[in-house]
Amino acid sequence: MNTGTEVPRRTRIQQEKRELILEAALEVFSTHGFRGSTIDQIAEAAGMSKPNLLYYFRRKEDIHETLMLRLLDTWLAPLRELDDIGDPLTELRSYIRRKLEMARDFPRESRLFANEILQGAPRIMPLLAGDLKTLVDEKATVIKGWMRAGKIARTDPWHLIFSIWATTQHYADFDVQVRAVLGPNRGGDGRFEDAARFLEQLFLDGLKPKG
Amino acid sequence: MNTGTEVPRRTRIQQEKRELILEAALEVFSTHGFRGSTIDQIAEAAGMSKPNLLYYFRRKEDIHETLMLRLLDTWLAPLRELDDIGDPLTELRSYIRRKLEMARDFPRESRLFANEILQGAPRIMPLLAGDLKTLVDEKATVIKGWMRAGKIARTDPWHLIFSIWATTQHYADFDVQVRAVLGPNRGGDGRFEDAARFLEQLFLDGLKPKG
DNA sequence: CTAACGTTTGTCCAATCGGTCAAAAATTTG
DNA sequence: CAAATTTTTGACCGATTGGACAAACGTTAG
Repeated sequence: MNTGTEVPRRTRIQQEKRELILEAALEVFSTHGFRGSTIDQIAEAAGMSKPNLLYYFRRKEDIHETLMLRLLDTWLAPLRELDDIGDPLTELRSYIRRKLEMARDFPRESRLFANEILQGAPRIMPLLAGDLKTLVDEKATVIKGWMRAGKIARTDPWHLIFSIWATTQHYADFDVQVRAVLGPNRGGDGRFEDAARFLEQLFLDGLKPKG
Repeated sequence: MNTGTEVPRRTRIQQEKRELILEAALEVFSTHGFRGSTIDQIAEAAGMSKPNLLYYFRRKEDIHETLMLRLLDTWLAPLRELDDIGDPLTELRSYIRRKLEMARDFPRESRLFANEILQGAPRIMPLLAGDLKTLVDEKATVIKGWMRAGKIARTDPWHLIFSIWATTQHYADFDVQVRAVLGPNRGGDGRFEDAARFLEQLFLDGLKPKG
């Protein structure tokens, strides 16, 4: 009798080892890109031999694909939570904050995604033009409603979302540059709080002086 | 008698072929990353055999290094032009516009740079912590002056620069995603004008409704 | 012409790559 | 316990990689 789970039946060891491999692969892929990473590197990072790794994932690409699919789901969670119920400005502010927290807490996921997009998204293009576009269009409609209601300034909802993605993910993807420019003092752990303060002000008030 | 140029003396053919190779390498490196690109690919894109390419650049890394150094110079030109003479808001607005134009006209350069930073900037780290930091610190001082004079709102100058970099380069580095989300209609050539309009509004007024 | 020099290429090499395979080792099952 | 199954590994393979090299080709100067 089938337990209800679909196609691949897995033992406890398989579950654990697969997680171990995915964790190691995330580390390697996110810093060297897909082609820049080798199975040996991932195997060593996971503490096992290459053939052993290939026992759990038969091809290098399978690891990457599993990683990408799992990532996309959690990566878009903050946007999915953007809801029509609360105060628009508060909703947007907390969306920005949550995205920035993800850049701080999951920089490897951000870099893995950035690597894929940079190279033309050869493996997830259908998802971008499909699920992602649908989700963004849906949220753009919500934002448009806020604009019509006079709750936020009239502007382009799609580019607004892009700008939130760009500014927050920048602190994960370009982290080395951010830290190099800020220097040892301001580039420490406090940089994310500084960024949060700045982004809040930018998105709410812009740069025009008060009055 | 020496003509005045430094160490490597070069013939006309060498000049031309080297440019040809660099152009081809920019195309290849920017879409596949350093490790993801092969000398054969670059040679083919440049219309010559691999040994012939290696006659002009002895190592793959030499091509990449030449490309990076040349890039950084032109890449930071807009920021260097940010000057204390004009009206602050106008200066910032034209800086944003110029950076966005560079993302539109030189997306490969942007992606090449992004690739390098994403992987930890192993080849240009000293430049980031050196020349780049110096330049940004200098401009941050200028911006601080504007704030003290009440010309623009008080905020963090470094993160302001980061946000301009992030939002503008996003349209080069994440171009596939931008076009996929905007769809065939709005993702056409007009997307950069839409982005320019949006960014101007964002950086000047933010999202708060007027009044 | 020929010698000298710059350019181009076919061939080759060692290293690394993703992936296979059979056999050993460990674990689970009865 | 022993049999069956799952897990692990050493050895190996063909393909691709960055790069070396000498020979061929082209051009120019005397």
